[in-house]
Amino acid sequence: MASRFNPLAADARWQELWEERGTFHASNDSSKPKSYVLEMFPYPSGRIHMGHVRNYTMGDVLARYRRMKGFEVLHPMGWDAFGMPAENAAMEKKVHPGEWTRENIATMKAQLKRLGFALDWSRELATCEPDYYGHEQALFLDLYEAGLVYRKQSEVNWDPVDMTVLANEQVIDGRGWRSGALVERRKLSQWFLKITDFAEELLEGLGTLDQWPDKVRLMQENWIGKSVGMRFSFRLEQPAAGLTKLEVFTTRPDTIFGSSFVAVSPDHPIALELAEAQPEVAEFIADCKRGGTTAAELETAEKKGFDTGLKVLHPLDAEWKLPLYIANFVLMDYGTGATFGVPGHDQRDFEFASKYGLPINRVVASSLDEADKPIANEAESGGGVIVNSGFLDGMDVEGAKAAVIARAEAEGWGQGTTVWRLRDWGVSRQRYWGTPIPIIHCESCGPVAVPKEQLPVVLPEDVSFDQPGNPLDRHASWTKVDCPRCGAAARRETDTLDTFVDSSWYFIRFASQPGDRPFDKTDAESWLPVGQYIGGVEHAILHLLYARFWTRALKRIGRLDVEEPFQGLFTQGMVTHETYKAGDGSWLSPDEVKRDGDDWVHIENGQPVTPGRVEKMSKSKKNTVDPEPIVDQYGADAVRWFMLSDSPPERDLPWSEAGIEGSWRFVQRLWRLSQEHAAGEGEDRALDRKLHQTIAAVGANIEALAFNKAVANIYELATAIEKAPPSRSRSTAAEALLLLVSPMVPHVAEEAWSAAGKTGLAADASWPEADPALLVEDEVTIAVQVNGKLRDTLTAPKGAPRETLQEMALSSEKVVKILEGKSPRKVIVVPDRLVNLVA
RNA sequence: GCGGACGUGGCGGAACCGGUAGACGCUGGAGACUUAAAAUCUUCUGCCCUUAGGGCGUGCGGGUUCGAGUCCCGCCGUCCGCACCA
Repeated sequence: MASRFNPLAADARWQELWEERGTFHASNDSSKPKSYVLEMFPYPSGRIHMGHVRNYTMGDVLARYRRMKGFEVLHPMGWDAFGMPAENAAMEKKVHPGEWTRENIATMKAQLKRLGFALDWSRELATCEPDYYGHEQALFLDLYEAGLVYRKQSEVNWDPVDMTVLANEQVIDGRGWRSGALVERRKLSQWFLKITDFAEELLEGLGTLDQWPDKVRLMQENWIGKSVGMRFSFRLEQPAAGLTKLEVFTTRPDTIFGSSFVAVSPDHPIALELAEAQPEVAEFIADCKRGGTTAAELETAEKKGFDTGLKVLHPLDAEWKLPLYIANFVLMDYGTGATFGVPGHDQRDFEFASKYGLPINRVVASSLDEADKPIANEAESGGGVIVNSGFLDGMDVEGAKAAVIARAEAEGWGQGTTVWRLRDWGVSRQRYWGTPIPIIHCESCGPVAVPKEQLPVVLPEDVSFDQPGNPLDRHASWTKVDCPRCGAAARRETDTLDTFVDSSWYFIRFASQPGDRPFDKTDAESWLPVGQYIGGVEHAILHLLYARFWTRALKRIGRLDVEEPFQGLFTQGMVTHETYKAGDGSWLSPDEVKRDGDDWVHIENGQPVTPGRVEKMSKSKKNTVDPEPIVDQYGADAVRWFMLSDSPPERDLPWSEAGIEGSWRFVQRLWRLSQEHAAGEGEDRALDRKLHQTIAAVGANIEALAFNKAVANIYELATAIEKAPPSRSRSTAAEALLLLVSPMVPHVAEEAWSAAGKTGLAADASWPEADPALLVEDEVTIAVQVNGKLRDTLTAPKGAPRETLQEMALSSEKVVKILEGKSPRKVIVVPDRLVNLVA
C-alpha cells in the first residue's frame, strides 16, 4: 500500500468513476426529499480563477453533505455566456464571439472537472445557445402578451466615433473608453420590463427571506426605495415655461409652513426654458453638470443654487411668496424634479438657506413652549410637536402629515402618494452577442411578436466586427423578414436582451429542461426554490432583484407557482493576495518575487521589492494565482481544503503558499491515518465521545456554512485518533473520519475508503449518526474565581449540586491562601461552569 | 455626506444565552529520527516581571454586573455600498 496519497493518479480515477456511475445525477422523479444547491454560474472569461474555486467548493461541500444526509440533490453548472467581453475579444483578436466563448467554456469545464465537484453535468447549459435563448424569447413574448413589456424612448451613452452605444463602465471621464471621443446622450426607442409593477411585492417579499444576509436585504430595500409623502402644486406668480403651477414632492408635508424656498432640478422644464432666454441660467446648468455624478462626489460637492427671480405662492397662504431656485442637489428623475426647502428641519436645506440668506423657521419643537426657540447650528430633523403652523399647531409629526394631505386632497391642490426609486428595467442592448429580441417591426402594424413556432430567432453566425456599430444592423438577409401579421416587408429588431435576463431564469431551466418549452411547471416546482444560493456580493442588487422579479412575473402569468427563487442566500468573500511593487512602481506577480530574509526581491534582477496590501486578486495588480498549476502540484483535495480552512466563508481569504502546503500535509495525514492497521479491542469512551461530538459539530457547521469551524472540528478529531491507543473505538473513529471529510476532500476519502475494503463509494455512504448519549461529558472542569478572577480549576462530575461545588471551591488550596481564613461575603455558583467567591 | 459591517497574539481566526480569552490552522523556536536532506514525530510559542508565582491583556475612554471580547454610552480607526431620495 502506498505510503503517500498520490492525487495525480487518484483524482482522475475517482472523477471518472463518479461520472461513469452518474453518481451526481439528480433525478426529477426521486422519492427522496429534494434539495437544490446552486452557485452563481460563471461568465466564461477564459480560465477559472480562485474566486470560482472558492465559490464552487463551498457549494460542493453542502451538496455532497446533503446527499449523504439522504436528499436527492440538484447541483448543476452552466455558463452565463453572452456579454461584452466576447465582442471585445472579437474586435481585438479577430475571433468570432461564439468561437471565443465556446473555447473558453471547454477550457473552464475541463478545469472545473479536475476539482472533482459533485455536479450534474447532464444539465449543463450555456445561455448563448439557441436551445437556451430560444426559450427565453418565448418567455419574453409571454411577458409581452401579459403587458409586462413595453417600449419607450430612453437615453443612452453614444460614442460618435465608434458609432456605438456605451455602457456606463465604458465611459471614462465623459469619454468613450476606446475612441476617447466625448460621449453624447442620445434618445433611442427601447424595450422595458415593468419591474415597477412589482415594487411593493418585491419589497414585502424581502421580509420572508430570513435566510438572506441582512445586508443584501437592506441594499435591495434601499434600491427599491419606497417613500410615502405628498405631491402638490405651488402656483407660479407669473406663468413660466408654459406652466402656471409647479408640482413638487415631499416626504415631510408636516413642515409645509416651514418652507422658505422652492427648488427645481437643473434638468427641470422650467430651468431649461429659462436657460434659453438667459445665458447665466444656461451657464449655471452647465456648471451643475460638470464633475462626477456619484453620490459621494455630489455629497461633498458644494450646494449651489441659482435664484431665478420667479416667485411661487404658498398653497395655504396666497399672500406668502417663496423664491424659486434652480439647485444642483435636486434630481429630475426622483419625484417631480422639484421640492420645497425647510431649512429648520433638513440639514441640506439648512446649509442652502444659510448660504443664500433665506429664513430658517422652526415648525417642529419639543413642546409648544419652545415655539420661539431659534434653530441653532444645525437642522432639527427629529420628531416633536408642530408649531408656528396654523391649523397644525400641537399635532405630532405623523398626525400633521395626515392632516396636510387630507386638506390638500379636499381642496384639490395635492394628494398623498408613494414614490419609488425603482425604475423599469431597460433590457435593450445595441449589441450582437446577446439574445435577439423576438420582435419584427412593420411599417403598418408596428412592432409585432415573432410567432412562437418561428422561435428561436437564431443569431446569424456570418458577422464581422471590422466596422463600428452593431453587426446585426447591417446584416441584410437576417434583418429582412415579412411581417407575420400583414405579410408586408418588415425588419427584425436588431437589439438584443440585457444579459441579466439570461441569468434571471437559468436556475429554473436547470431544474427542468424539456426541448419544446422553457420548463415543465411541475418538475420545476419540485425543485424550487433554490435551497441555498451562493455567490459574490457584487450581485446583491441587480441580478438577485431581476431574478426575483422574473420569478414573480412568471407567477403572475400562471407559469410557475413560486414567489421567491432563492430561499437561502450566501455571499462569500473574495480570495486575496499580497501585492508586490518594483522600484519603478510597477506591479509584480507573486512568482516574479521571492523572500530574502525579511525582505522581498525580484527573482530576475535581485532588485528590492516592496510588499503592499493584501488585496482582491486582480489582473491589474498582478497578484493572481492561477488554480490550475496548483491543482497539478497539490491535487484537488489540498486546494479544496485550503478554500475551506481558516477564514470564515463570508470574509476574504488570503491565499498563501504556506497555507496550501499545510493543506497538502493534512491530506497526507488523513491518508496515513487510514493506513494504520493497528487493530485493537475494547472501548475507548473518551474517543467515542469525541467522535460523536465531532459528527454533530461538523454537520451543524456545514449546515451553517461555517466551514472553517468544521475544519477545526476535524483537525481535533484527527489528533485525538492519532493519540489514542489501539481499540475498537479507534478503528471505528478512523473510519467515520473518512466520511466526515468526504464532502470536503472527496478523492482521498474515496481512496482510503476503498483501501479499507469498503464496498460502495464514500460519496454514496450515509452521514454518520451522532449518538445523543455520547454528546455530553460526564465530567466537567469548573472555574474557581475569587472576585471574578480565575484562581483555580477543578474537575467535578457533570450535574454536581451547587453545595458540592461550593465546598470543593472553598477547600481549594489556592483559594484558602487568597481568602486568608476569611469567609466569602457571597458565593455565585453556575452549575457545570464556575464558582465565584466574592470576598 | 448618508447607510452598513468590522476592530481579539507575528498572521488567518475560535469563544453557545454575560461565566476558564486565544480552540484549530499558519509562521517561528527547541529536540528526536536520518550519513544528510525531505517527510514524520515530540515540545514550546499573547505581553511583562528574576522564579514558585504574580501582574497586564480582546481599538480608546467611561458605565452596568459577583463576573464584560460579548450589554449600554461616548470616541478613534479600517473596509464595503451609494442613487444628494426631499
